[in-house]
Amino acid sequence: MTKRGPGRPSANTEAVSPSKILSEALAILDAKGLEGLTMRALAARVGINPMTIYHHFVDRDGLTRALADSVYSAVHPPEDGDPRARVAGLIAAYHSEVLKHPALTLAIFSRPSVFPGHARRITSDLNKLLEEAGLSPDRSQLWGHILVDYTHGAALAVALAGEHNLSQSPSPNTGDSFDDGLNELLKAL
Amino acid sequence: MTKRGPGRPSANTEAVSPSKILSEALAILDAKGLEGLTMRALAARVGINPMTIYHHFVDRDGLTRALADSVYSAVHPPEDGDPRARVAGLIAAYHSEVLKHPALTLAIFSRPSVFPGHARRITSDLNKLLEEAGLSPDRSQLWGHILVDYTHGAALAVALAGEHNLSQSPSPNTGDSFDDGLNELLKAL
DNA sequence: CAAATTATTATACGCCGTATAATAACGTCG
DNA sequence: CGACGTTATTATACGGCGTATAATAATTTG
Repeated sequence: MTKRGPGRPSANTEAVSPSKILSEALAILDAKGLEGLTMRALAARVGINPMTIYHHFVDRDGLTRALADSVYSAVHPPEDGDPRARVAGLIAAYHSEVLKHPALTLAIFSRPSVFPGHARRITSDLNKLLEEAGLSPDRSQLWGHILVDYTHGAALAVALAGEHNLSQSPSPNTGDSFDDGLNELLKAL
Repeated sequence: MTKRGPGRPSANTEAVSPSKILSEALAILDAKGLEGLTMRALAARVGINPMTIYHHFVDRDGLTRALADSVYSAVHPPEDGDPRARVAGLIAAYHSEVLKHPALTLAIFSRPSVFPGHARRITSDLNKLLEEAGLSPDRSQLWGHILVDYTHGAALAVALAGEHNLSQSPSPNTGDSFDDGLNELLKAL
């Protein structure tokens, strides 16, 4: 691989796509944690100049936002089932993505500008589902907050534990204890 | 104030105490958020050389740990009252400190090495209280996790909102909605 | 085919945390 | 009381970070 100077690449060489950058960024995040994901490290891994990333994303926060979008855009409530089961399904889907990428969770939570987007949508989905389940608007909002806050708190615990021992075997009970708590909450709902 | 060169300060000049450094650090955190708290900015505010901080704290994480300790060491369950009320009191005390220093919450949550200390103690206090309230050990642990995770999730929401608009008027409903959720959870307990 | 646009790289700036070393006052002990 | 080790501080410097600015070369457009 000969070194390339500055200038637009010729058309036959395949382009550096944003999605390639995102997937490599996620790989670094999963492997090395939040501190391992630097613009320079990402560029090196993709094989491009650090500044090229800025052509596709406004800045580091923009990159993280895009990363969060790409991961959480798949989180939706199941289409069938009784409303209560759909609530459980939505939270479970959300939590499942969190478990897959603990360091991404930490990145989202530690950067104020990254957080709101996906959390707002999921909260609003949840509120709608709770109303469909027969709760009053007030109680839907109350329980929406309870469930989302509980999920975020649990996610945080997982993310922090994960950062502490990257590349060690994951603690085997995180998923179960979350589900137990969620079931208990749904009973009270 | 004449500039001082290197060397130990004379005895009549009052010492730079760790607690002074901590209180100024907390002031910066409250005023400028997590990103405003740098070793250099803190040193400038205290009026000392950045490296002097390292005489009192091992590194930036150590400083943050000490900060968290100084704030959260006052969080304990009330000594009287029925066990359920003491649970509520402990969680409320914890949450109250969180509300006072949103950026500290964020600092704790984003640094894996800072988090565990105070959270573990509070969780263990909580578990004991729940057993005193008559719950089985299993259910005490389950509800301990639920309550702590809920509190952390809610704290996170406050912290992130606070970082977004530092020095603006705080959102007036954060405290109430937390208490509403907590009451609902305690009913189900 | 010239000019504008676009995708990339090169260089550099100002921060950051902190390692290392120098310095000056203090405490100890003969 | 003086030598000397200890302690609290400052000075300097290093490597890494995000990213502003500018140069460069291929493509697209008129």
